[in-house]
Amino acid sequence: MHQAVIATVDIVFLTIHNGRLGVALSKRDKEPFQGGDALPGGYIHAQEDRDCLDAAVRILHEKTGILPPYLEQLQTFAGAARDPRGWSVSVAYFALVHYRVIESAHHPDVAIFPVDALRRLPFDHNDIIATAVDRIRNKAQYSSLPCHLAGETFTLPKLQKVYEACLGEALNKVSFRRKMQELAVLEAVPGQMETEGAHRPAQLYRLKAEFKNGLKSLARGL
Amino acid sequence: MHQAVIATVDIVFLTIHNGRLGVALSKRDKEPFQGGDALPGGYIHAQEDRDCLDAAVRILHEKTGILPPYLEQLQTFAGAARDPRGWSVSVAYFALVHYRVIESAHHPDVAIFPVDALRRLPFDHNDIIATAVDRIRNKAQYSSLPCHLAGETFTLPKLQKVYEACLGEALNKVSFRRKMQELAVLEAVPGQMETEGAHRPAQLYRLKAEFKNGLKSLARGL
DNA sequence: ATACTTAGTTGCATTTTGTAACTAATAGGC
DNA sequence: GCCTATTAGTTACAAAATGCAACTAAGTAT
Repeated sequence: MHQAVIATVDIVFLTIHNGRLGVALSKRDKEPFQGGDALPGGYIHAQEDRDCLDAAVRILHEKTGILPPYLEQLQTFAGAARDPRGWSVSVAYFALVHYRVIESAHHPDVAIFPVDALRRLPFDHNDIIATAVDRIRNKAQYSSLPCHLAGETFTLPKLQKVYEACLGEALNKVSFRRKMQELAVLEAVPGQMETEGAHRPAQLYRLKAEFKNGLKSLARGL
Repeated sequence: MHQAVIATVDIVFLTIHNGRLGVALSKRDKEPFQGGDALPGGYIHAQEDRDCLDAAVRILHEKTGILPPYLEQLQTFAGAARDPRGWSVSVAYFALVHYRVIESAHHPDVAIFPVDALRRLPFDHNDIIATAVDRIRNKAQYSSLPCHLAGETFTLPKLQKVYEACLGEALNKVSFRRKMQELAVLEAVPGQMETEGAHRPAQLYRLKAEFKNGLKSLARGL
């Protein structure tokens, strides 16, 4: 088949670190750019299904040891200029996870970098990351997407800080809570409060199960 | 290279026909599904660049004779079930054009079908079209995307009907005009009015040049 | 001239959004 | 125990955006 091409998956693995949106990069174990920080990526196997979700889950797990709670297709990048080995096509995904999940995996070759101060990365990875950041910033304006960055349970003030980190601007407390109310994706964890410091404790919330799109369904076969 | 895969492009070519959102399908000239109506599609050539835009422009031109005024990447579909020949990956695009452009190309193998009453199509083309329709319906709520369905010049009442066809619901005249005003993507064609019937003529508008994303830049090399 | 039809605007009621000021609940210092 | 500091969560109200009905405008047909 002369039309066959090299197809890869690259994953923009986003998290909130030190109050800023960050991307988890892994050290490349092969040439080109061996040893450089880059997006976790790999070849698509022709038996993997559900678009390239299966490949994305497998590759992210291989490179970081993490089964992502949230994974969504971003965009497909193709061209001759993106890889020194020649023309290639890459289906990019983005994953969202709470910082603690990356931390507790303590994979030696994975590190987090703030997305707004990235140095020049291999291939077209700066472009891919910029596209992912645009997407999440845009969706943060009207959707519950950033909730996946806040962990299993969280308080509303914590969640607001996550949204603020995504959007890069301060939000009004009342407006934010009204918006969350109307999105109707959260449920209070019964009785559970978070007490942290010398002040009124806050109610813990979690995503309702039907909005989780989680690890269980994504990770089948691993 | 055992990782090489078959990669294609499929294009959801949308237009407004008889006041409804329609998709232009072309008769397949090869097996499988020879003679059936399907999305215009074809193999990606490994020298084509700008993601798969070049391939999308070439393929749409081959199958319909049209250089699309507007083309945007939709999503990538992959899996074993979508093609009887086995696993494949397809980068889907959607194109928007005014009905007259398709009509005046009078390509014998191209026909327009309303998107909300499609019969079962080959491959996963029903899924791809549904995804495109979702995307345009969503973008019609806040963006100028449907303007590309309205032709070179159009009146505001005509444009409103295009938006209504996309969204599938009637819109308020004043609100619609306010929204268009604030999007600030239109300019009046100086002096030009459309007189059509026994009533007050309407002002003609067009997209400002910077929002066209047009044929000139897309069609290089054809 | 008058009636009819669609284009486009104006004024106002309704709804949504943003803000400040309030109350609530905790820990810690004295 | 009681006051203070601090953050959580609510309330009341002002400001802005949206939706609607009624208006004026400009043409053709009779």
